[in-house]
Amino acid sequence: MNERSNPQREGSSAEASANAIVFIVEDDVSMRRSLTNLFQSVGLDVVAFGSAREMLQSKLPDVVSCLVLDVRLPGLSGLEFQTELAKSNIHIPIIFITGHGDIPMSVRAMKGGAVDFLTKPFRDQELLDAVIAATERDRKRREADQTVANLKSLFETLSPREQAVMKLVATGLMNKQIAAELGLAEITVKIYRGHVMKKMRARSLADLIRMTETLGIRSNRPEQT
Amino acid sequence: MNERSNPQREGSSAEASANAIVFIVEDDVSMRRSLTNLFQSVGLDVVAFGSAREMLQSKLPDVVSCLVLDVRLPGLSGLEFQTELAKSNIHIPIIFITGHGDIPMSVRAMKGGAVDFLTKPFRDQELLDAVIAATERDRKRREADQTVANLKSLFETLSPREQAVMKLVATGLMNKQIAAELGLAEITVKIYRGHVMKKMRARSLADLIRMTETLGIRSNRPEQT
DNA sequence: AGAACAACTATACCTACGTTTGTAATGCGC
DNA sequence: GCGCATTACAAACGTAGGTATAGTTGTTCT
Repeated sequence: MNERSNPQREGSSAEASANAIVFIVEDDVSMRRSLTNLFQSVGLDVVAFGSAREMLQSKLPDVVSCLVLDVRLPGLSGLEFQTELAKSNIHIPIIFITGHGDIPMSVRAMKGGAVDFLTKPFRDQELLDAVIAATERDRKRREADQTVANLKSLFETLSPREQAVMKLVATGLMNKQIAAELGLAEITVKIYRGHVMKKMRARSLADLIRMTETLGIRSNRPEQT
Repeated sequence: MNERSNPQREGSSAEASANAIVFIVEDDVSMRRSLTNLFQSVGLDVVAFGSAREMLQSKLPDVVSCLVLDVRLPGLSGLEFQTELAKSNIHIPIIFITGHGDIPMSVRAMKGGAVDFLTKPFRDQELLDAVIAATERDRKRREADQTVANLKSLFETLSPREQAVMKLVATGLMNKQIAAELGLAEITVKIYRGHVMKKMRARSLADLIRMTETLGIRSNRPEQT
């Protein structure tokens, strides 16, 4: 029951989101088809499902995307699905649509991080605006995640001792203090520190410190900030 | 039309929010009174108003607080008030309550950063939970703001030249590069750099770098991170 | 005019950082 | 057993960072 778009795109206001995929989970066939057409008409790729289960079973491609989700669904409800996705660490931005919603539902959805919550009938442009906002959010999140992942993989190329030295460097200790802390000679710390700089591709200490910040690396801080 | 509580507090589940003020903007007198009683009964201080204008005209004390706001109000509506507060850079967390709300209202409120959006009738505990969440959010925001403000005031004790040196140190340049950049002798940079460390109360370079991060100080970065 | 302060530099000296070269023990996988 | 990564240290050397002392110039306040 998937309607995969042909990967054509026709520009228009969705240009910034070109290559983005819009997932649709909507049990009503005619609604699903009209949503699909709407998104394809502005050059977005579409993958549509009839239920939450179907989407969970399919393998989600790792590209910028968002999810247009009906609240009322057979099986798992839209709100339950949102919770499930969060539990599974799937952070796709969600736009809810519904014909029979109420305020507590919309509040729960928004508290859960939804981008928008639209009630039928809505104007096409409203939904498109929400989708553009959602894909933009996803793009930014992916960018940030990528940065952290890159740093993390660099960090993991460090030997345990090198990682330990990096942590203590990040807290602002001098080489001799690090040596004392780890029961090493100062010269050894210097050498490991050099390895850290090379392997982390840090051009300066300032650079390295910022890396530890984005990695969330800090030991017992003898600093205040 | 203000009902100020006596500063008694009776513990209970609101203990973590002791000393917090709950602002109420609600035109219905009996509702306002019952809300006031509810919050006072758990030891919260209360300041109540009958309209948005009244609250805007009063001087808001600089303490942890939140706002319980009726959506339907004479004059400025609750949602408009939320927008106004944001424009005025007043970041008090808002809990909306309403008897005649709809989904678009609640979505707009939540998009605007509201903590919750409750429909009458609601259980007392629901509102209290929301108030506790809201004051906690305010406490954290204030804490973060305070940190930045402290650093900013330290930074402003630096002479223009010292500030410039600090910026370039933060980007990871060596003293001689900084000197070239600013048209100074290296020795001068060293001395200003020493001043920077003392005046900013930084115990190490790592410490100083982190300060520049929370201050958002960076020049043209010849670094990547 | 004189005091006070900022910006700026020089000489001298010391400490901290970093790299190179070389040595050596340990443990792991094939 | 052989190769390899890891851990560890030493000697030697060069660079970078940091401070103290002392002095110049210019502005501003009184």
